[in-house]
Amino acid sequence: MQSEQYDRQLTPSQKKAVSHIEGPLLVIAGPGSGKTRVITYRIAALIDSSVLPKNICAITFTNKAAEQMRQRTDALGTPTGAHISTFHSLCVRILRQYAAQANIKSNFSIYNDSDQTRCIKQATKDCGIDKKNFPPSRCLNTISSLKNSLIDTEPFEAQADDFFSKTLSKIYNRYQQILTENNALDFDDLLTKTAILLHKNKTVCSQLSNRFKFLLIDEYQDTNHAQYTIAKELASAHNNICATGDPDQSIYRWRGADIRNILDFENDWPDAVTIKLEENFRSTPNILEAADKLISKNKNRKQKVLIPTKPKGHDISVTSFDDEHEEALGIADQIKKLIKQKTTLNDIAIFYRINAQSRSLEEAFIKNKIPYQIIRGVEFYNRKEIRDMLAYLKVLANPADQIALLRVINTPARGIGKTTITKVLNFAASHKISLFDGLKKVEQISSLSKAPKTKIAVFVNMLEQFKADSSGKVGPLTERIFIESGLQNSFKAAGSEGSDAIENVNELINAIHAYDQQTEEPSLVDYLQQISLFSDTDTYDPSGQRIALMTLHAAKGLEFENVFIIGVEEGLLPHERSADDDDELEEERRLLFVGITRAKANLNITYARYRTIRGQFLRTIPSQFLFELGIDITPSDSELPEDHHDDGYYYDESTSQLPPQFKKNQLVRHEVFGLGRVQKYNDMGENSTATVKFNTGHIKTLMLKYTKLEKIKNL
DNA sequence: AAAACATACATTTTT
DNA sequence: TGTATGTTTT
Repeated sequence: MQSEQYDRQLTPSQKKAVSHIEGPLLVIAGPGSGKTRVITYRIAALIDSSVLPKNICAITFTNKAAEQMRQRTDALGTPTGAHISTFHSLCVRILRQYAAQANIKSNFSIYNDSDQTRCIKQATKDCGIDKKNFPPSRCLNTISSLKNSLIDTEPFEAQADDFFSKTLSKIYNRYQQILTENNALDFDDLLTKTAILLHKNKTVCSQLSNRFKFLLIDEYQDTNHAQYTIAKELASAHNNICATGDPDQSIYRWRGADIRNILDFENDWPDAVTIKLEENFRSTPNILEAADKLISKNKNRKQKVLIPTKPKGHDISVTSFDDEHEEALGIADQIKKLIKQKTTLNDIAIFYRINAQSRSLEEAFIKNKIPYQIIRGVEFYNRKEIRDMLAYLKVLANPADQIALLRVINTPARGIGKTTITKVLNFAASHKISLFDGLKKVEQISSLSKAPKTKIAVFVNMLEQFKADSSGKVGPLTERIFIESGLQNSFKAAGSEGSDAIENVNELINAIHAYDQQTEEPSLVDYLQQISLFSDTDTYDPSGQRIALMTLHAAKGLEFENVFIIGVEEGLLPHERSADDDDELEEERRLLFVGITRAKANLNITYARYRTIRGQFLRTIPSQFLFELGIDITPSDSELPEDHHDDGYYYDESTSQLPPQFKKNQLVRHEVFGLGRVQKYNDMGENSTATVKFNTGHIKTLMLKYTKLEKIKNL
């Protein structure tokens, strides 16, 4: 690429960011400011100034973003060879290369959520702890945040001084032990082990930071402490770190993302140059004005402006509906109108807070014959048949992977039942060998009769044969397993129910063939480690003529002409779990901000007055964010509820004045829920709400004009 | 050992 | 509400 070429295509500040080659650089860039463009051109500019591509490492937030960046740098005429990937993929690569130094085996399995849950349940059980007091999800969350803060088992054990921490420490220890026994790492381990390796092993650290002389990190606002450490270590030798991000778009706090990483960049790298990109090339001024109004309500924030460059467009629209079905049908109607106006379907996206909200949309779209695609986390890889197939591959790649082995040992049914497995497990435990080795020594297990022994021998023999065929390309092996394991036949026998499964496995096989062709040195271990980091979000096809449905989180980094954001109601957006924490509430606000700023031309916000939540038809409360956006949500008389008094809400016609105000901790009484304390009061004029924790344990957000809350004096 | 049934349980967002 | 696990039946 010639420098004149990007001269014409970049604004002055973008150009400045591109041409600042050496030393630490922070690019604070608002939405739609051409941030990705800057990184892409920067890679090209580095290569222009004769930096070798292999010395460049760019880190993106998703695989999808990495893929796009590769394509774009290629399009600029850049030779391929720059390492562009997510943090997790980079870590897999590093850990495999330096497995010995990291004290692991390079053929490790990567455990996902459900694998983790199994391990944590086992760990809790092994420690003799009641899972009712220490629920798996809670333990996993805590352990995850420990790992993200780089707190290993020993230091945690040392600092644990209360009952909860001490018990959790036991579980944490055993959990890590189980992972080691299975030769497995969880998602957090990938980051943690890499961070610790880089931090402790100066040889490895200097080798890698010499390999990656230029480090570029996108979406820096969403890095957690482990990722931060990795970045810092990798850049330690040369200081050539370029981070880009937008604190207002930080939406992954729950995953350990620490917004301070970006806010403190200038402290961490004292000679850092900071460039702000505040011009927005994506949205109309109308949309940006709304976005700014909303985000300004965040207190913990550096002031930033969004400068529109587009001409004035349509105002944002807010529509209310009776319930989620009406909402979906209403949107379908609007979309049909858009289609009549020659809008193409891939110019339309619908965002929601939680995946469950997609259901009513699907129904409405099927009814109206509108083509759509749902962008969801890991749908495909969560299918039973896919997980079964992958489990076979995992066992071959990593025989120590007991979870995978237990999954396939009797799938399809081959007469190796629970009692048999328990006997082998006991044998393996008493001889301190893995389950797989136990199966191999089945002849020595005296408690087993002849029939199960033979069945196990046949199974082991089958795996050994697969194993002999497991080097090089993965596709042929997968096909062989599908047939010879008996899985295909079991699906055929299941009739119409199994035909979907066969189709899905065929899709998997196709994907594996594609992997074989695209990869220089395809290998089973490599394929499995890559696939573990892949999600369906990465398969979104923007060229398809379909409407995109996704969560607000998945919308990050994308843009559409027409955006619908649905279910903007208290409890949903902001989500109820953020009600009692101001930081979390601010994150919810940022989430909506991200959604709003995806829209290029038309933004439609909707909410429903009633919504079915967990099977219950409940009156909703319009989101406080609507109020903050300056949107009048006063319902007209015809919209007021008449026959739904299900949740204790009612409308008192006599209260034409403003509802009473409350202070935090005010003791109150509610007709239905009884006594409670106000946790939070939201002054929204007529639409003010109070979040109350009742003695029943329920936490409710109540709209004060509908709900009679009696103030009780403290005794 | 598999299927049928019952009951508990959680239920945000994802690499 | 739906999933996921546990229990009973065949």
